[in-house]
Amino acid sequence: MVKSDIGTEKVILEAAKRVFHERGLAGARMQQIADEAGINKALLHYYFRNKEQLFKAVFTDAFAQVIPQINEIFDADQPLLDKIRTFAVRYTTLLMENHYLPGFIIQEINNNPNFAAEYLTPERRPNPQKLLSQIREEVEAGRIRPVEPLQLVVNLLGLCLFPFIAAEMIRHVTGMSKAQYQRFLAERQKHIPEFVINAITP
Amino acid sequence: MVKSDIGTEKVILEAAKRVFHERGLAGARMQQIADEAGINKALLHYYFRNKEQLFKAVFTDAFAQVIPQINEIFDADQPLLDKIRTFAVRYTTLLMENHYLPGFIIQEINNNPNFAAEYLTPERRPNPQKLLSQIREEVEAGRIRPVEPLQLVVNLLGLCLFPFIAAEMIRHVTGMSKAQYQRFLAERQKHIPEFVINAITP
DNA sequence: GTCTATAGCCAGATAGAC
DNA sequence: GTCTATCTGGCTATAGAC
Repeated sequence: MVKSDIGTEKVILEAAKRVFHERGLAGARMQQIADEAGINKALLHYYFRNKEQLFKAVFTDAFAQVIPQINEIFDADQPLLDKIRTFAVRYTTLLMENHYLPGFIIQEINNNPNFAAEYLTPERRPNPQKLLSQIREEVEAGRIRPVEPLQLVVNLLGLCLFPFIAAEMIRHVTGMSKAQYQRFLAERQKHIPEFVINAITP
Repeated sequence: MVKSDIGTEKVILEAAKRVFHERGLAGARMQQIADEAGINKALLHYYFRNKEQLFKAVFTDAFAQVIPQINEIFDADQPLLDKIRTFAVRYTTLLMENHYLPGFIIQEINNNPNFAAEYLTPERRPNPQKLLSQIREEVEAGRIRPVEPLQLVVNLLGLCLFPFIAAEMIRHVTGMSKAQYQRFLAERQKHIPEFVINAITP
């Protein structure tokens, strides 16, 4: 440990995140990661043995950014309708700051389905159990319309995530600029809860 | 044209679709496509010059499967609420028969944003104009709740597409089998229109 | 810890026989 | 039209100097 740089590892990881998020595992090039990090390829291997390990670090990080936050809201001690509002606002905000994450995660799991089991360990995985039973209770009490709880949760997730996953597509079809699209996404923070709550309120 | 096989080209294209849909452009291997087609690599190049051309054929085909169908419903002469029902049913059915398509298209556009402009030519692109103005009219007439038309269209698309794009993820988290997931998707054909119509009906 | 140079492999593409 | 054999380039990974 002559120069013992904690900095270099961090710089590499950040560069790797950018490249992997943009191009995926198969499309990423170690050379590009080195270039973005301002170092040379050999150092990548010095810090992270090989491409697979480097990817592993990036992919694990991706889940760490997202899953605890989701579960925190899922498990919060909050009435259902408030929780829906909180979820839309906080999750959208999180994604606006990490807009590549949803597409990246979904792409890698689709290309390599066993990644789901490898990375979504029992401790670290989205756990909607509490939210699901909360929905069930509200339905049974007649406070919201009868609805299959899982369908509702998938709806909420889809409404939040889809505009990030399909961003380039939607932007192209509508002709929105990046700035306009940002505004569109921000407006969804109010729109989504209103939409969902209208849908389930008797 | 000694044996003039229209069959071989078709066989190659079908094999290429399977492999590209599953692994994406960067992850696909010409060798695997040849294997799946039951022929050898050289023949791939005989029919489709190179990997890029073969991909182009597959990607173009992907849009051709989906876009005309969407536009047909978007442009149909049908009251808004009926159109929403039709869309959820027909689009979900279409995707159940081509469940790799949404993830494939979105992945390639995200990895290579200029593909959007290259493949979504003015003639062949989703065109929600008529649906958007239909929504605007219903809002202005007070027959549905005030809602930003584009938000509603994105909601409808997201509700239909998300469970296909994130299928592996959702299946893993919920522990559903493929058969169970099929049933879940089928149920959404009734669930989605009910959900959306409840959300916008005063 | 960081670099240059290079080994080794793999995948896309071509040559040429049948 | 289809095959086998081979070339070529690019990319991951390592050796070794500083």
